[in-house]
Amino acid sequence: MDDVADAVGVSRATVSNAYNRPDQLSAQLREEVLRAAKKLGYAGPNPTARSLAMSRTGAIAILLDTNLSTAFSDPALSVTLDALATVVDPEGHALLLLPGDGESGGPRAERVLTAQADIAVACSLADGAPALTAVRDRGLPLVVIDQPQVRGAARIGVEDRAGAAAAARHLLDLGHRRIGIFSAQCLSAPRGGEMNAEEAGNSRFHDTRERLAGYLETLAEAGVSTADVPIWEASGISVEGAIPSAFGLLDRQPRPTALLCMSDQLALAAISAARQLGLSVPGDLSVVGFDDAPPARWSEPPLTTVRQDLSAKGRVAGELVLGLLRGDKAPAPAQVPAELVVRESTAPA
Amino acid sequence: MDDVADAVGVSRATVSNAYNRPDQLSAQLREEVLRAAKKLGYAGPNPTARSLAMSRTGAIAILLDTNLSTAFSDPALSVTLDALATVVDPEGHALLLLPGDGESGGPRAERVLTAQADIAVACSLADGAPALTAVRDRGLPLVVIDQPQVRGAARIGVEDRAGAAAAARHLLDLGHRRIGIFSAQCLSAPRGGEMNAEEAGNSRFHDTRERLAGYLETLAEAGVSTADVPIWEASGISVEGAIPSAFGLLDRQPRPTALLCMSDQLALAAISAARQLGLSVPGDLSVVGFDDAPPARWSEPPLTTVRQDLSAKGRVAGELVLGLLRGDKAPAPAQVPAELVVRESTAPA
DNA sequence: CAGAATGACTTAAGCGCTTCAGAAAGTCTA
DNA sequence: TAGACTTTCTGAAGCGCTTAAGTCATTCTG
Repeated sequence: MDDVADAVGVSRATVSNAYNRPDQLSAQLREEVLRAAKKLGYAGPNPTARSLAMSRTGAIAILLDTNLSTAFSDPALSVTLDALATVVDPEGHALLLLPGDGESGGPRAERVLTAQADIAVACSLADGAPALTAVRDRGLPLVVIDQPQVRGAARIGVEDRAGAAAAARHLLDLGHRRIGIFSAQCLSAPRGGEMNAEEAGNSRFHDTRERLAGYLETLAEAGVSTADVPIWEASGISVEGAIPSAFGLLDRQPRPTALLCMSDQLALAAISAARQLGLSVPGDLSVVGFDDAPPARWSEPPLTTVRQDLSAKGRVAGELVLGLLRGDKAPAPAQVPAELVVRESTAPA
Repeated sequence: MDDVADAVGVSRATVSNAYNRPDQLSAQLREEVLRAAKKLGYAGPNPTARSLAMSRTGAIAILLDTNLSTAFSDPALSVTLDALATVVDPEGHALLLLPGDGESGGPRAERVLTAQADIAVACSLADGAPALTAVRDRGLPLVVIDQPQVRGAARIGVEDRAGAAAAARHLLDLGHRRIGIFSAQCLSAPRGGEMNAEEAGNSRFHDTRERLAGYLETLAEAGVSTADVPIWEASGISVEGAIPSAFGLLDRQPRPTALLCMSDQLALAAISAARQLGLSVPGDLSVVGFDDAPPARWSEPPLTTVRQDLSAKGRVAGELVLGLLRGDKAPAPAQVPAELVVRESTAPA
């Protein structure tokens, strides 16, 4: 920048203004500066130096609980992040991805401490993930998605419990009584096997706990004892990762006539497993998903699922980010509604 | 940092060393420094300042050609990026996502110029995307994936043409002669309709051109005239986005008996459309995909497709990144092999 | 026991920019 | 035409850190 300034015969401040405050110098001089910059191969202010001077990096740290391929294989997350990115992009913010370390339910604390970002967005991390402590230690503003409230952070979630309850009620209304629950990951190292209600209730993940509670409460009210409800933890979040545990759930005697799945991905895995066992869906087995991510609509059969407005969730998260960055106080925790969408993967018992 | 130094009664350099070079001070003093830091609420060196001083940001800019939700909906990209991230993570690099602007076939140049990153990785951007110019202007090292070679950049690609040829040959061997091509996006604004071979050959995207050439050459050698091969551009890269154009391809009279699809996503869209038209796959229609992304294995029916080792591609890209960052010269362009995997979506004509 | 080697810190020069308080010169206004 | 404004540009103080070179005791060597 000094070289450009010298070449034109002005001060460094003027070159800076040429880039950042065109109104601070004559259009003519600005042209001259830009021309000189081009000739000297100067591509504009160094982003890092500018960040230091302005104490603003232009990046939003996205804290994930898993590795990237697992995270991206969840269409629900993709849609949410896309909506978030779309909101913040016009303000010049990009997303810095911090994948989980595979153990702590979030990125390593050190990664968070050294990440160049103005704010953090936590996407369903495990309770007590060290990454969250690191965010607080740094004094970074925080938005949490699908997680318990964190002091000082803004929060957006989903009506997990009500949505799950609606799914369970739907199956009960169809006359099902032998109902299995296909649960998302509960522990740091998913076992991919059967668990009892207590274990599942102690899941490290907020939405897993909430959805489970919604299912079990509703079933219990209808007289279906929790003890009679098999609960299986998926061995993975992706469809292919979950298929093995879906078999486990379907191998039980007596076989469930219906499955409550904590995500559409799990529902698709269950359908795939059922098909391989020669079961028809919904003829022999009803399946309810959760999320209503895009694949739910064109799957075979189209999925009965609990719809959450993923785009809205992402947009709200984006607005919260912009708000906190502006210095606003975190508003009261918000929730997007969840409602049952009946398609073709469920039928009377 | 100065406050911590003062509190302990040492110089700022010593505090810095406590964090970065533990061997430069006694273990005891280091403890004392860290304790004082904790008491004062100092969470360690400011990442931006550190970056400026070290001229190293610890971030890798990932240049995408589309928005995030579209990008993530492509499992092939997810797998590749995950492999890349896994390689670079131990060295402390995170991924900074720069989504495309929806017009130029890449991120806006300005986003690239202001992004805080040490290196850029371009993922199948359109030819001549302004983002690439911006990378050069900034003098940022560059790795390109599935794109034409760029001077000074490292490149990793796939044997697109050979893979496509193998797919076409497979269909010919099965006796198919009425073969349609379901093409990925060719233009900045995908039209999602029929195109002639010349239009498609002028695609802005390298792998689209290569795959098309592989298909057409092979068909031509077998006496299937290019003029008789319908080519449809997908209206989107995701399954749901592509279904409408799949209908277009299947509505033609005479209907193709087989489809060459430039990605697994497109193949799945074609299968979904076929099913809705009452066609059985592979009974009435054979479908070949490209990529062999995870869903290809558990789709219904499992997909015959061209396998590329996506993880290997990502790993190689990661190694290239680390190499360039180390100051190595870009090695000669590399290609991962592509080979046909025959599953159950193809059958004799 | 002199001189070399080692260990433990400090000094100070950057890293490349932004921005606020002027200064200089030109333009109004009454 | 003097004083008040504008416009246009400059000076210099940061932003918060890293690191090469240097200082000063100590501990080794032979």
